[in-house]
Amino acid sequence: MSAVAAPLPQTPVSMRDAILDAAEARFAGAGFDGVSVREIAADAGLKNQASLYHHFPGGKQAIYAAVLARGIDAITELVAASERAGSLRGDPAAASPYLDGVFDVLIARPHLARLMHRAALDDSPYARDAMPRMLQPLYALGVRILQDAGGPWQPSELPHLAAALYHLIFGYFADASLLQALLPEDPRSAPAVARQRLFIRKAVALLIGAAAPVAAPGTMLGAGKESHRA
Amino acid sequence: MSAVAAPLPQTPVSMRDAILDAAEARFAGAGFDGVSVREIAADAGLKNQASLYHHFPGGKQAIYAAVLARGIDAITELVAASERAGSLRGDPAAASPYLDGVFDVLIARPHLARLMHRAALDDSPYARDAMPRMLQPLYALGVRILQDAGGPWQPSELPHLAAALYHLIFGYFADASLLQALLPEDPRSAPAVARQRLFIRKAVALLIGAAAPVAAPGTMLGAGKESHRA
DNA sequence: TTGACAAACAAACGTTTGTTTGAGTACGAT
DNA sequence: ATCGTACTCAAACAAACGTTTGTTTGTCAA
Repeated sequence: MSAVAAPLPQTPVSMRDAILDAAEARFAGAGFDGVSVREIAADAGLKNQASLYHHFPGGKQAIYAAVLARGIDAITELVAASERAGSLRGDPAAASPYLDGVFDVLIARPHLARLMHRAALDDSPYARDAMPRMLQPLYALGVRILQDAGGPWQPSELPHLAAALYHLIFGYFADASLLQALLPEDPRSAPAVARQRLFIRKAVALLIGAAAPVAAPGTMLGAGKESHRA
Repeated sequence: MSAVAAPLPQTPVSMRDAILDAAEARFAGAGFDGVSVREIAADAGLKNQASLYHHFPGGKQAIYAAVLARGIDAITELVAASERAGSLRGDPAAASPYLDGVFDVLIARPHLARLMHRAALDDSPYARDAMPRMLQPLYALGVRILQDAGGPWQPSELPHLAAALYHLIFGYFADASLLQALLPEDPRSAPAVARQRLFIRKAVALLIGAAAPVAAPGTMLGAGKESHRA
């Protein structure tokens, strides 16, 4: 689909990437304090944790910072690319490029949503000042896009709307392993993800004020997999 | 407002409650692995961490379990009380009692949202099987309420809607300390909370189909329930 | 006073943590 | 061959971790 959302290479090209991949999975699953550098080293294929300090002299915190920056940049550049393509310019019904792009990247990199959700909850001295700095461009971008969309919201409500959309889209993937135990179906399975994609489209259309999404012929809402009948 | 949402007593009546209060604040702020039993003991007024094991022989994990159960039960009983009062019975526009009740309890206990958000992300062997067990009643309750409300959603979409509403309502308070650095205003201040309360009311009204403020009269989305395949 | 019990204390347990040191290996350039 | 660089490794470090042990204090009943 979208060539922008490039998944991680199955085989990391460098040891630095292998370390970042291993750290991303571990940090997303257990958080900064729940991961030991020995685990990261072992997952990356190193037999000794001391080798990590050659690639990241800053130690564990530097690895964490690099993982976070890489993940947030991926999302930010994706949204920025959709905006440069001219999506959602005064037309609230055309939010699909943004949603599909984010969806694709969250599916391709299954640890990203949980990693960012965790980092948002963190209040360590480092995350407290690094997270806002890394998220500022993405946040400003989102508010500007919602501003141009022209929904039924006042300017003072746009920050609330931006935060709500973030929680709406990322929350499903971040809490997938918990939802798996609550729902009758694995939320990461193909049909569940497809259903969530349609759900988000409808929910976002309702929220940002797409007056009649199904009125326009060929739009995404009416023609889903739900029309499948035996 | 709602007398149901009773805040924690300012002065804990027992040492056990003092430990739980201290642990709730610490666990919400730094997570299970980011908190030491020495910190909890000190915050609870104990000069020695060994005293914790007298009140909680199960150690750190038992304290964590008790904190989680207390928090989840508070939310569950609140929603159950609203349901017994007969709110939202076939009338999607009457969701305010639920929203205001949850809002009041999340304001009165500022660590609850972050604590639950963190626990949802956890995948330790304990949380992996305890969280679903503790959340099952609340989840079933939420889905049943949404079912009775009769919104524009199909039954297969109700789990997605329930999860979305949870993320929508709890996410704002859970990420408050991050939003504080991104927004021009403290999200926990009185005007910001009031604005968020109105925002959530409007958003929920849009999502569960309360009179469809901008939608054309004809139930564009809700038409596809049974009569769709006529 | 005596016995009993809950509660808080000090000290130490063994383990794991992040990090550092120094020696060793592979390899292209000189 | 020899140097220099990039990289990995084993071993060890101090600090912090959760937990246990043994003792002391306070309190109520007999």
